[in-house]
Amino acid sequence: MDNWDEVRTAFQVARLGTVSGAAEVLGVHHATVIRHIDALETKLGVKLFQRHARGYTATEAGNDLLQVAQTTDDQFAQLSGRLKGRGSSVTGELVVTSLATFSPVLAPVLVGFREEHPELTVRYLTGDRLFRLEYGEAHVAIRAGAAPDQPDNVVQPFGHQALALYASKRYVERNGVPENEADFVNHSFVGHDAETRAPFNLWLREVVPLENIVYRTLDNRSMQDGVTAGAGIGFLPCSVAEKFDDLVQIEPSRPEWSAPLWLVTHVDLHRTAKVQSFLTYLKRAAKDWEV
Amino acid sequence: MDNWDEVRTAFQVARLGTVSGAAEVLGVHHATVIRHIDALETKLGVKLFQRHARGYTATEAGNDLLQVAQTTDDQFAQLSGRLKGRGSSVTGELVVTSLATFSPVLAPVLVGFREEHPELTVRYLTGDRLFRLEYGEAHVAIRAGAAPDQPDNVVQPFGHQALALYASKRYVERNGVPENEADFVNHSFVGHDAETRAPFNLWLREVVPLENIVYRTLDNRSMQDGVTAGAGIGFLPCSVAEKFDDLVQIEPSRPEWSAPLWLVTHVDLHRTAKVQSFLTYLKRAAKDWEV
DNA sequence: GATCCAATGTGAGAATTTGCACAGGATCAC
DNA sequence: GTGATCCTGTGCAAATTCTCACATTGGATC
Repeated sequence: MDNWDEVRTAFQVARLGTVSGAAEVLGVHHATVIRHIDALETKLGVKLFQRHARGYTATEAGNDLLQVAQTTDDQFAQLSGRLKGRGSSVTGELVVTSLATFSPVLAPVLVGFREEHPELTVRYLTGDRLFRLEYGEAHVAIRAGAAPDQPDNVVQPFGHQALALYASKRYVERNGVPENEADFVNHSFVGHDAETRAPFNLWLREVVPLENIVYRTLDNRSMQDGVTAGAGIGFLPCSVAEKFDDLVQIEPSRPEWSAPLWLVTHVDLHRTAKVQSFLTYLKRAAKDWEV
Repeated sequence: MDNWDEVRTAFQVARLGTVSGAAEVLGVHHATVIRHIDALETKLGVKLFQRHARGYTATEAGNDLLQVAQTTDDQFAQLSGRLKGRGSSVTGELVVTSLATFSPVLAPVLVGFREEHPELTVRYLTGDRLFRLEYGEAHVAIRAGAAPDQPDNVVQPFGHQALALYASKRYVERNGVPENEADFVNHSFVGHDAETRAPFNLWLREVVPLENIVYRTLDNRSMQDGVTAGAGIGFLPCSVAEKFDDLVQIEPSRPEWSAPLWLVTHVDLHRTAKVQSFLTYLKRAAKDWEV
């Protein structure tokens, strides 16, 4: 049974009772139908039909095939409907990935988008490793830093995330606020432990003596936790810091601190209504947290 | 969704994750697989797979198709097994048709055959009209009289059914037994009302005056009922008459009375194990009721 | 980091499939 | 019974599909 088209042909013949009728429904010549039936019967070693002048009537075997193929036909029709609809509707899953840093600002966006499309299930992936669009692990990725140049990816600039220096009120109460950059040597800082190429990190390493960076973490999220806990002065996205009453802005944001953001989708999914719809929504929402 | 082979191709790609693997399983060139996928995606307007260097990974839509096609594949495999088995095994239905006359002698044969093949369902069709093998109404037919010459039918001689003249004991007690053919004018007979070409009927019309045929029916079965009820002397198959203690044989069977019997099968079904098996069984059993 | 390997993708020829035209029956209606 | 119609079946030409060969591109491994 290695030729499903022949099964489909036999199905129509069994359903309609004539080769001509089946040929018309299938949109092929009736000679083709006859050949399909003959081939199928030969392969199976069973007569599916009895030939007579009025057409073909299914044998027991033919009726058995009719039953099975009927359900197959129904299921394929349903499948086709689902798939065609899926192309132009916003349903199913939407898988988004980004660095964990963006979780606080992205979560409201995702929630808002899902509310506009109740049939949608949102999966938001953050983790140690980079989730790869090429393997279909996500539909949309938000990446920071140098422009990704993966071949099959569609990359769009996504502005810059405004960053500023913050400290907790508790830290300020105990250590005051640095008057200028020269005063940084008298303060404690929270920074990356690894030598990342993030602009704000390069700036920090240049301006602040290494020994003043007293609290170092491997990821941005833990860095935020360090700042809010009062470990020292550190970089936070403004849009994140706004959510915490306990934080004091030490320095306002500067363009040179922020790394460019990129919106990345796989070329195969970029055109789909679901992804396009989300990208539009995302860009609109993102206007609020630009530099 | 008018090309089930493409669905099958997509199914294998979704299952195996690579075009090459699917091509090997399907026994076609990988270029063919790629074309099938492209065609299917174009027709559906949905990306089923994400292409990358390691192969194809199914999208949501592809996974949906995978689920549906998997069940289809399973069902087709089961169907194929059933159909192939049906060709060489004796299962399912066996549909036999004959004149109602043969019911008493055929019933034991059918029952015996079914006991040898418990998975078999026997349908025995007798009725006013002739059931037609061409339309698949029956697998095997037992016909009497002239050799059938339908084109697509396989006809085998099936001997002769021994016929003899019988009367009920009650009739004999009241009217005695005719001493010779000349004495027939003093007796009552049961015969066909219609002018059938059956040999025994022709003989009866010739030998017995029409007015002595006092009980006339349209079918053989009713004729038998007439004889057993004591309406007169009439023809019965010996094998049938033996089952009735109440009957007395007036004249022993003669070859010229019996019409030839024919075993008829449709050419499409003749070769099947089921039909062949039944024909063998039937011929063996029939040796008992020959002339 | 160079190399090997295993994938996908594409153009041209070959092979299979398909379509067409016509023949042959069988049934139905009148 | 006779014409009309509908169905199956088959030889031959056309068209589509498939195969083959080669290019290309990432990924893995040493």
